[in-house]
Amino acid sequence: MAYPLDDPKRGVPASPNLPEVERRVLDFWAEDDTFGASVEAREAGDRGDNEFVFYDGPPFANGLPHYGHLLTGYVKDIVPRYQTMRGRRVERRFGWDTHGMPAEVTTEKELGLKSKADIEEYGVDRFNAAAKASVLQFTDEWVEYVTRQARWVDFDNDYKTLDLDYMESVMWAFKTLYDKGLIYEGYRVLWYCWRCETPLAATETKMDDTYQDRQDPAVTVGLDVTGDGPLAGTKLLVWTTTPWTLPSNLAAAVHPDVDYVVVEAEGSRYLLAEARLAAYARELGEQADVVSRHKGTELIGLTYNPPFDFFAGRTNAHQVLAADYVTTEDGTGVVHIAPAFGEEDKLVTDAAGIEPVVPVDDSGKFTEEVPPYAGMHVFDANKAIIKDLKATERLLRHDTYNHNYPHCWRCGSPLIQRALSAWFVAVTKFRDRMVELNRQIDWTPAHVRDGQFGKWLEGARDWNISRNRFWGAPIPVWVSDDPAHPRVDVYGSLEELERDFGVAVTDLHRPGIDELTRPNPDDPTGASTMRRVPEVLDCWFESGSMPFAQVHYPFENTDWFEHHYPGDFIVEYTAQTRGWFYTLHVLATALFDRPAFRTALVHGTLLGADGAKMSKSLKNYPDVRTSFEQYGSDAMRWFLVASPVLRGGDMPVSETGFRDAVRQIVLPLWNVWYFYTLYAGAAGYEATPEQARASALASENQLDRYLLAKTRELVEASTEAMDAYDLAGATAAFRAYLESLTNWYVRRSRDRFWEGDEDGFATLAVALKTACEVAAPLLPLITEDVWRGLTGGRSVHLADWPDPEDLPADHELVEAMDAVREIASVGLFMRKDRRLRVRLPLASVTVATGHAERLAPFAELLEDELNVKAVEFDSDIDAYSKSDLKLVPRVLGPRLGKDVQRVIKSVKGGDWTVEDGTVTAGGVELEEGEYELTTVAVDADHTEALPNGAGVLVLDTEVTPELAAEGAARDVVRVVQQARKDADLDITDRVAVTVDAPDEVRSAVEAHEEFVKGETLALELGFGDLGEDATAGEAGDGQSVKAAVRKL
RNA sequence: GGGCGUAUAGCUCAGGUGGUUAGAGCGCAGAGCUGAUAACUCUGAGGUCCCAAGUUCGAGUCUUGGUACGCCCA
Repeated sequence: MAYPLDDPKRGVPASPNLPEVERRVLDFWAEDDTFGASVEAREAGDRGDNEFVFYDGPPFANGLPHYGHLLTGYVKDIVPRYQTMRGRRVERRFGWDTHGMPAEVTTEKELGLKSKADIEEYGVDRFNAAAKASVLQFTDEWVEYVTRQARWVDFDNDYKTLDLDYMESVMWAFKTLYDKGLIYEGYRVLWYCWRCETPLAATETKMDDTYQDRQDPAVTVGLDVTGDGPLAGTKLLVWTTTPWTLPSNLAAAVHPDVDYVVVEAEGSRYLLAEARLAAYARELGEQADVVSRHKGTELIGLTYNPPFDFFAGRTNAHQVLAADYVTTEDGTGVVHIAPAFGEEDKLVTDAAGIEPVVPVDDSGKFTEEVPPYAGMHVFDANKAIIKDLKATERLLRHDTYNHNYPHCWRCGSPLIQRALSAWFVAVTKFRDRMVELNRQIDWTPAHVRDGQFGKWLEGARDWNISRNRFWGAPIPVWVSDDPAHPRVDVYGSLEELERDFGVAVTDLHRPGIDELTRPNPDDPTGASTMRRVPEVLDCWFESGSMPFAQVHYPFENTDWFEHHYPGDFIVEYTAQTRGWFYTLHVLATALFDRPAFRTALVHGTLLGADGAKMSKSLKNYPDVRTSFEQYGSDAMRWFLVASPVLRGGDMPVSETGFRDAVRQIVLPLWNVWYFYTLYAGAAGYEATPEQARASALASENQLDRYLLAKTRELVEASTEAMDAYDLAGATAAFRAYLESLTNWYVRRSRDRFWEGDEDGFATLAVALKTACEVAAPLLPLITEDVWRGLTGGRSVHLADWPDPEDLPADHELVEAMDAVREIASVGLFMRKDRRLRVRLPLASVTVATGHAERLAPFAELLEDELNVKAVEFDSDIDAYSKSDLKLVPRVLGPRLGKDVQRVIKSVKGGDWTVEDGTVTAGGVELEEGEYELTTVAVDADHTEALPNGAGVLVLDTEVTPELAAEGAARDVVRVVQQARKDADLDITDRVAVTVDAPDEVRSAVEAHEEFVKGETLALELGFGDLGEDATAGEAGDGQSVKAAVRKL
């Protein structure tokens, strides 16, 4: 193996087509199975203790990937690549989330079905078959995208939540929780989608897009107080934005501590909270006539006539109850209670012994219990109900209310709350343990642990895991169909099913599973039958089961699972704190009493280029495929990962971002490589990586040593950042390094490379190789191409992460070089300021600095950079400067206290002296450390101060005729070089040059003929008149020059 | 209404434990340099560090109270 192994025939183009380079690498990986090799190359270790366990959250592939998926995918790729290079074995299995409402809704649309009844009529078996096909239809395209983004993940050995093994593990989890007493069936009020005809989990109402603004009618209704008390006949004012719940009214609630008033208006008396009186000025008058005042507690137990008669006379109903959740923010301070349609309502009525009534069917339509509205959808019934209230003179006010209202996360219908029977995980029973175990998890950003996630855990409620649907894992519960002979069987394995039902089960999906029935063993008559309950599981229960279900635990791989749980790392976006992060944590706590993962990275949301949410219809973001083809995957990866989105913030995705990544990162890296091949190739330089390293370490060149030390610092910084999962920090370190590499080392080393300096080639090779290794996780494609070309090795991703100890530590040199760059900066500024162009050589520059000795080795470098004949160092700063006093308030402040401000002012006003080494300012003697004496240039014409009081720079600005002539000659060289370029010559072509210039310039060129010829590879140099075609330029004091070249 | 987060240049963001003259990249303008670069170098314009009060000798930084935006909960 030898540098450079890049095939000369292929060439390393100066301006590569990056997507083409990427495709070449992807093709190589596919052919070579580099991914497989990268996993296999690392030992699992004893009981997997050398494994890095990564959990891939299963995406739901019912559409194509967007930037959010890509971002998560990039992180899911970067961390494992890094860990692999660090020597860990990182298995990566892709997973597919396949069950649940998203699949069903899509399938309904595809089949043109509109309701559950339609599905049943169509046939559950056919429907589920269609759902299965639908959910897998995008998998090919997902594979294509994920592959194109250079994400290494095993698709062949993937898992799907619809696999029999996976479903059996989920069934085991259900049974285990049931046996632990953590699952129960309950009658509760839940958010309910009347279109999908199923309740939703709290989680599902908290996903993106569920809360949307909605305008609803708001009615204020008067309810007549009954009985013979002093308030009899008073109208109790209640307010609601769901008039359709009024027929089901069973109570009213007040807050015990709120002050209520009875007011009289237009002959009627009304009761409401005093704080709400002003809001009803229109109906009750500006200065309402207050008849009496009552604390909430005094009102409790009052009875009233319900707004409708349907449920009049029910036990304990239609009385005033106390409820702490009543507010006086809006409404009347008296709350209408319909227990079947409000979670809090039901808690209050349960306590008062009031049975709920549910006159609404599964599809959201009124039942025969309320005849006038029977068959009407509840939202449609609002209008009729309001009209009837008006007719019975119960309606005080009717207006509208805009609020944020939850909608079904998949079909978009507005949800309602409705009481129904459902299965729950008793999360509240182990909530405290969840909070404790959360403390063992490292979150990035850190505030998520106690903030968004921690708070959500503290407020966790029992989790509704049943869906009255079709496509999902069945709830494995069989119950007797005769209440006279009750029996409940819960199953946790296929074997148990086979034992009881006598058939081998090969598919757990409905409807097959529902056909498993058997006589009730507890029924001596033999008439009753055990039948499965109709519900399927919430698909979040399944994705939360992923760590064990993907390996069919506990039926297989029990030992493996024991040593791969918790996982080391997961990453998702913030909304998953109520989604996947949460369900993983719930099941981990309940089943295993440990966290499911050790480190979680939570990223923010990607926005469209305009800063608004990405929107397909608005097309406010660049097309994914186009971006791949235009900028490449590495640029996209860099842009996304370097951004604040990984710290939890939101970030717009724009083409500009990708383009900047190409320009600032990918191309500069490529160009270093191009530069290397160009010159090492031209010089015929060859060395093995080991030889190169040996030469590089032996190089005495300051720039080489600097670059190696700098490279070591890059390795150290990158390692630290990657270990902390600070991917943005790693990109920042690399970016800064790249800047030093390209804009200082390479730029300053051009002449050496031109001359074929082998130490330089060796050093650049070592630096480039190391840089590729460090950047390999962040730019996997481009670094692969460069690294392979450079080393002839198989893959950078099979390489070990570089060891900083292999490179020399020399922070002093790095600092000295930084000082040299400062000096160069100041020098160039002085040239600009004095209008002395850089191409014009000057006699000398003197650097007066305390670090003269340390900087002396860089004299030649500075001569070159500043184009001066001599750089001299002088440690006698005073000869060129005077002192300036700078206070250190951090030290001085504590001693002087208030007086420090006066001293500061004095110093600014020049009131300070130095005598015998004692500094006095504003009459105060300063002590060591309370001040710094810095330098200011004395001779402003020729001198500038270096930053931070490091010294001064003195420039000899005298332009002698000799210097002017040399400058003019260099100007001509520049014009000739441009002419070479215009003629499209190779850098090594020898030429004959003709120059057309005024006499003054001509004699300058003649005086420096050898120099001009050498610089331009001219074997012949002549003068003469040139036409329009010649390359034109300026030389010397703005004189026109033309040049032409002829290849020899 | 409560919680979490954010607020610094036109844009995207840095700015341990308070220290007086607030930085970077991009963008913009000017100049320089260039046979690796889609570049680079130097310079410039551009700031009420969201507002207010407080603590302090001193606040972008700490405290309190607001405001705005985002997310979450109710």
